[in-house]
Amino acid sequence: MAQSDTVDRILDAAEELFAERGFSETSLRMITSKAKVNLAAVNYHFGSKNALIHAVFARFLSPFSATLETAFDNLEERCDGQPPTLYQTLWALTESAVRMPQRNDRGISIFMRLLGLAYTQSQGHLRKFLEQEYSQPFGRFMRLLKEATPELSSVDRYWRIQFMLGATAFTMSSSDALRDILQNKTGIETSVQEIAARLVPFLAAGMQAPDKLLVPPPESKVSVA
Amino acid sequence: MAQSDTVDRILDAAEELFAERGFSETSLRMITSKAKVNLAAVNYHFGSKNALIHAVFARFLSPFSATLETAFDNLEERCDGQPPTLYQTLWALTESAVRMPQRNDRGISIFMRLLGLAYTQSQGHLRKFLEQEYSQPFGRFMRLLKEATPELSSVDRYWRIQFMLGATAFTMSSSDALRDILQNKTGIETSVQEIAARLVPFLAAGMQAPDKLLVPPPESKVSVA
DNA sequence: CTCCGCTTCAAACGTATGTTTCAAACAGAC
DNA sequence: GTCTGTTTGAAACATACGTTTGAAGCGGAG
Repeated sequence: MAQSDTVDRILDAAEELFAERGFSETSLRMITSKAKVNLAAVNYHFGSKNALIHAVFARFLSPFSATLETAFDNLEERCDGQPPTLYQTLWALTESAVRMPQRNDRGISIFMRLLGLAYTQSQGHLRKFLEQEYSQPFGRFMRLLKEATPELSSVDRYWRIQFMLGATAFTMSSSDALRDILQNKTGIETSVQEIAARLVPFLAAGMQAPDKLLVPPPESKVSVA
Repeated sequence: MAQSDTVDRILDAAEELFAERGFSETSLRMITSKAKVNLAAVNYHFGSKNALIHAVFARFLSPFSATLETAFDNLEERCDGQPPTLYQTLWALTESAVRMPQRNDRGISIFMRLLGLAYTQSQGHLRKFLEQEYSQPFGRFMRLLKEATPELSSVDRYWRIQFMLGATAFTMSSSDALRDILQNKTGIETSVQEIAARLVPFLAAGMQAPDKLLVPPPESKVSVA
């Protein structure tokens, strides 16, 4: 075992446990016993628990970041000059996420769940790490969104982007649980790809909704469609 | 201090700390030192940390639950017989949340943030507690949503409700931070009411979006409006 | 005043955590 | 085979946690 697969075994176990239990709720002892390595191995190879968390994210986020950049490249090339539509931009993002080569079949779920946790759990060190490592693709995505929705004021766009992020992060961070609930209620199996296929139209429609109301709807029933 | 305000001081401190740091990341010692009470007071008055978490939720969820029920009562009465529209239903919910009497000006943010955390952090005991204590208003809201969107399949509706919950919980849970960012960038002040006024059209539009796509959009640019 | 139930307090308990230590095991170069 | 740098191993470390203990303090009733 040349460059010692200990590192990978730790990353695999950590990834899985973090995804299903969160960061604070996952101890190094859980990780090392699942990975069947010695407890001290984590601190030897990574330095600290926080550094391990960063390594887990870097392992899947770096390839994803690269995939995303080329997806955006292709998209902009196909549109030569014209800015891509909102729908195309959102789709390029989800496609890149869904098409990522996975280590196993739960790969995408874990990927999504970790992203959701990163956004949700207010681990300061993690947010800082992600911001300074992956600001470029994020900034590019924001620029594409802006060009795809020129009709929105920047304030409207700002809030609606937050709404999109929220819907996505939240859904994906509990996608496993939500799929299980649906499975129990209706017997229907759902893939992450299908969730994404449902999410994109929802986001695009919300993003392009008519202007915000400044007053509550009147007493009488009003149609909104 | 008749019935000892210790209980309330603990609840106030716990509420605030839970909202800004999460449950596992908030220790009883942080809470008791912020509340300026003895460490043992928590276990004396509440029994355990988990019971304290439940009490924090019960304190704001029970009045909210009542407010919401009457809001739904009024709405259904006004519509006599006809099911309320999606827009009206969503508005009744946000109105109830926004109009709740608050202990202080950050009340709504804390309220939303806690709901978001409850949804996100996989604290099994909390989910169980909320389900068996507040299933009625939740179920009623779901029923109203169902009647307001008869054109949706139940599976579509299920997922879109999750998307709505995500956008709402996420945005509201970080509404403080998001408002500050916008304030710094543009100098614009934003009230929670305004955020809600922007959120409702977004949600309604997403909820009523055209069907999910089962295939990626074609190479050529497609319009989505 | 004395008593009694309720509340507070300082201290300790047992357990779990992240991290460190240092000796043993190992692998490849000479 | 021997040496050398790297990796593993069992054990301990210091710290933080939730919880428990038992004594002290308190306020109203008799």
